Amino acid sequence: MLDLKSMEDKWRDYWGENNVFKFTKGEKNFSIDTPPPTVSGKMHLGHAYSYPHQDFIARYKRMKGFNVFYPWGFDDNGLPTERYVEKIKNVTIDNTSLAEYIRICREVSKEAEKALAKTWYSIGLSASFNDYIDTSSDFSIGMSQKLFLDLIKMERAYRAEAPSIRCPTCKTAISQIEMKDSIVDTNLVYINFNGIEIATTRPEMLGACVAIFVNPDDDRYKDKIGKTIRIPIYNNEVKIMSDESVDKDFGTGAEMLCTFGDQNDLELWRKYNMPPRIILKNDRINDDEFLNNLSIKEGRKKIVEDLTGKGYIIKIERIKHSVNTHERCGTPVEIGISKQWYIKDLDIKDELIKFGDEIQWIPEYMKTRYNNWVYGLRWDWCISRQRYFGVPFPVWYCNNCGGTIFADEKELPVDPRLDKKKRVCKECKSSDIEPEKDVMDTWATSSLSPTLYLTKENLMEMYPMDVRFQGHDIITSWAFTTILRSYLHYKKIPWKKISISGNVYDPFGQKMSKSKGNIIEPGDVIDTYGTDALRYWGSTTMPGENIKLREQDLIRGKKTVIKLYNSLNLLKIISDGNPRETINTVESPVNRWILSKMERTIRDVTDYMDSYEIMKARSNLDKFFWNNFCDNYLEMIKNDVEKYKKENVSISMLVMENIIKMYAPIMPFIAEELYHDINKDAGSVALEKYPEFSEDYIFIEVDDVDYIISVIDKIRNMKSKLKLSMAAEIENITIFGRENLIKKYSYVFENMMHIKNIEIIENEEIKVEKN
RNA sequence: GGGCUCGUAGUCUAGUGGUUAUGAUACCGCCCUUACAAGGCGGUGGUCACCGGUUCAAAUCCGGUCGGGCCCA
Repeated sequence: MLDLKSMEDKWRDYWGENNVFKFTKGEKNFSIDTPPPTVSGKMHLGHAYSYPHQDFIARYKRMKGFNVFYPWGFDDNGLPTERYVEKIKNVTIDNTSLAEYIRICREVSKEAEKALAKTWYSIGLSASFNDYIDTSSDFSIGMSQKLFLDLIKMERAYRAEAPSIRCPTCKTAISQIEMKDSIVDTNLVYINFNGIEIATTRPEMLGACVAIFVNPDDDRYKDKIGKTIRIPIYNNEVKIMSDESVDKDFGTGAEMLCTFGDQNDLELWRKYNMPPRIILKNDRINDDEFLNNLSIKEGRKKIVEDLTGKGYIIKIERIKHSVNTHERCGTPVEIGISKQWYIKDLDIKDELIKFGDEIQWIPEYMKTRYNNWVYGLRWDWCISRQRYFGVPFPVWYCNNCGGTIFADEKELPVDPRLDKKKRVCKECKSSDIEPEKDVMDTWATSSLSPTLYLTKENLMEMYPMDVRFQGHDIITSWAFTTILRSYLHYKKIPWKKISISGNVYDPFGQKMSKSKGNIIEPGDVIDTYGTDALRYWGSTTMPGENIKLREQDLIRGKKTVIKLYNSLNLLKIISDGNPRETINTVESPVNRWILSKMERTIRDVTDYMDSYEIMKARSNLDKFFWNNFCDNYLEMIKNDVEKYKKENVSISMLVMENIIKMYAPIMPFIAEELYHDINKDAGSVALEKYPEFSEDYIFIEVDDVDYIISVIDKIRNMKSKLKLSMAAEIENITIFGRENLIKKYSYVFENMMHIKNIEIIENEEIKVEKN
């Protein structure tokens, strides 16, 4: 009996101990830009679904003679790590020094990585786990800082005091990438503006109002455009202006432009070159008149009370409203003016689209999402974050002349916040120097993954990489930023292909989440069905498609593992100790048939693997193995071994071995087990040659034997209807069909179906009758 | 509101113009004296979401409607 657990453990150890997947650069190379998972989470079913996709290709390419560079990495910097560390170590930046805080973050990451690497290794990934990179290592920080300085030199990175998106909860600037829409219930407040009624969801911003906007086609307000009006309570005067972007049907059709209530405000503010009136500073409302150091919520309450008291409120309506929130914490974002670092990208949209076109997207339609994103960009990429654990900017500022001092490349990596070296301003020689306290956006480093992976192993001549695998949810972040950085630094695409995978849902199509309590752990799946079955399930979907956790696919996967094991068992019984030999001339029509079927399968499976259509490759292979090989071929030869004994033994084993090899990329554990069973002294099947299609084994008898199999199906059908065992003896039957063919091959099914006498009557349609 | 995507037996799924629509799973029936009952054989089960168009011919192409999912406003 096959013990899946110990079998899998054996080969996991074997691959590790023998360093089977070690990469050495050669003639034909293939490189994979692996997505580095974050250390703040566990491996969930989504990972267990999508990571094998890379591995199918990695293992396949290796067997096709490529030297496969399949690096591994962890993303351990940024806000997610801070959150994770604060939770499990009970530290915050307020009760810990910065140096200590960073030290703890690093320590926790290091520990988590070790455990995580084991989990990821356990699903059979053939990546370089011995030597992974992490995005907060000195190496990654140094590279990220160096490439940042390169952007400075090419005037692509700049620091500016400008409106930026800010999360009041996380107290940091964020980028457009990190925003997420959500629908919230909110009050729409109708205010009488001394002659014009406006509706707003942000009444607390009243003091920041710099204009009133209406739609130019709105007849209600046409005569008011250009006039000035007095703001309630504050009493300053603003102009009534018009713009097509104003929705006539929302509220009263008149809105106030505040600096800054939302992104539309910002756009109008920019378009009409308006002055700022800033009352939101450091996430508090402060207008120096009515609202003093209040939170946004408090400010909203207070101003509505004040307005009500003075009779300015017309009505308050409860509405559902879409707001931009920070994806990490769900807090509605604010727009404020502050000094941030940016990477300039709005001027190169066309180039980025062109780069997208040069990359092969799998599936093709995912490129549209990238294109939509690029066309929809409205902000340069803000890369500074007012956080602590991340890549520091290698930058200082001179308090005397206001100049900016950049680190020398030789001193990278450097953390200006902790750096003790005395520095002087290059311009004014002042030693009154202050470090930049911000760190970089996580994507500023992960966008460099091809560079990080390749540079670490001194392989930059392999740029661009062959393929990136990633989820569709991060096309606008990871894929986009990687293409952007690749364009800016190298003017080369980062990879030739990008393969996008979908999400995993529970068996009812619901997203798995803690709150729904429908999370299924990969470990549980592995315990019940085995790792090969888990991977098999991962191979049942087309590229890019979402997948539900389907027990039936796991069952089918496990059955396939056991069926493979048992079919080899039967071959051993059939061979009865006779050795495999090289067969030069194949005589048995049945053997000629299975070889022809095998060659066609090799051809189709190879084609599908080459185009990343794993599902089709696997289902072709399944059909060949289950239907052609087990149900028909083995049934035919097992009752009639002697006639072509030598041939039967050798050909059946040859076909079996090729089946094992073709399953090896998808179900590597059972493949390894069976391959070693056949070839005692062999190395890993993962390094063997993938079966090659050959015309020599395509014989003309294929159709003949296919015809005989349909005759066999009819006989089975008849036996089934007569409630007879397939092994039951039958004295006399009459077969209607093609007489010459049936006569020629009757020996094939006489023994198989246990029939004594056959009468054949020429007929178009196949029919079988028992006499 | 815009974009992308999906809608095929109870469930999941193949199928981009051509016999009777693929397969899995579930269910029912039959079959263990020699690989595998986690097996074999057979069977029940489908207005291919809906409406219209193109065509000799549509699950497939086109237009629209409805419903799900994702992304972006």
